[in-house]
Amino acid sequence: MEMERATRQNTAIREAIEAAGRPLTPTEVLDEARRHVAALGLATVYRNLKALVDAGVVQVVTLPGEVPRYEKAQLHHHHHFRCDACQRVFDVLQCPGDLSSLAPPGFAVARHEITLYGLCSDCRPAAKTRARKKATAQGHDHSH
Amino acid sequence: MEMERATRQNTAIREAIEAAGRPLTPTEVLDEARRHVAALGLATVYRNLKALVDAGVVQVVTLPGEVPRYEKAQLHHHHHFRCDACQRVFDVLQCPGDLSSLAPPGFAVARHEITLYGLCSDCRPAAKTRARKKATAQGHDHSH
DNA sequence: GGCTTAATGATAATGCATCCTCAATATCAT
DNA sequence: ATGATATTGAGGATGCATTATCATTAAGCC
Repeated sequence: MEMERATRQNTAIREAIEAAGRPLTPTEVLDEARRHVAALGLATVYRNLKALVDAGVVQVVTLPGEVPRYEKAQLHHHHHFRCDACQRVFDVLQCPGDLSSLAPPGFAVARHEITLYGLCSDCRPAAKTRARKKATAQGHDHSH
Repeated sequence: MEMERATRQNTAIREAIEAAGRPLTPTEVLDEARRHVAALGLATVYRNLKALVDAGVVQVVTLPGEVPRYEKAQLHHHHHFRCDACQRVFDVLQCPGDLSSLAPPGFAVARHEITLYGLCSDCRPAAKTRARKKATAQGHDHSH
């Protein structure tokens, strides 16, 4: 169950995640990895994602009301930003630090999750010649 | 579609949410409301939750990887705390304020969500005579 | 107290993400 | 190259939350 053979799809999936530099949904992983292995199937993506998580190479990122995303395992504590326009999720390196004081008295805070929402740098310059760029970001990419 | 008749189940559901003082899952709402209307059905809970949200009386709270919860509509911006032991979610009145600075340069932050995790005041005093209290919180309540 | 009809409750049906099945394929030690 | 077997791919099967169906019940106006 731990992927003991190196396959083309195996590497395509791992590299898609590592190259993205941001958390990807299973479908996004599929789209990216298919650039290298066109016939890749979704089941294979799920199988490998699970194996990669078990192996500690990849970690899960869960945002409110969304499907789990996967990103290269990070050491450092960090948060995420979700673009309201292109729906992509990006890493946020900084963290406000200890938030224990926010909790009601008597509550013990062990950890926290912060999600920022807004427009990413690609989508912020509202309508420009970027209409195409946004479509690209959503998975209609035709480049190689 | 907007609940034009006042029914027993209607009020039982609304009062369950208002009395809770914290976000409840549809199932939690069902359990609570059944204290007043024993034969209440889950479908009725969903129907009324939708109507209450449309009416602006109740608002949805979505935490990472969890089913939507419902709480009395709040005016003020606030966050949530989820107990790792009893799984209940509580309101967190305070907020660290503007988190725009955390985002990568070029990103526009419009809003943010913070979720705290840990032990609530009921569950914090580890094993005590509270084993029963925790079970109660999870929906095995037999009281009236 | 009747009547009209919205609301309920039990259950079946949906929608969706994820997982399983199994024949076909590809990896890699030999 | 060959064989033993891990992996894949397509599509079906699952699990679960939410919604639709429809006969039955009950608001609330007369």
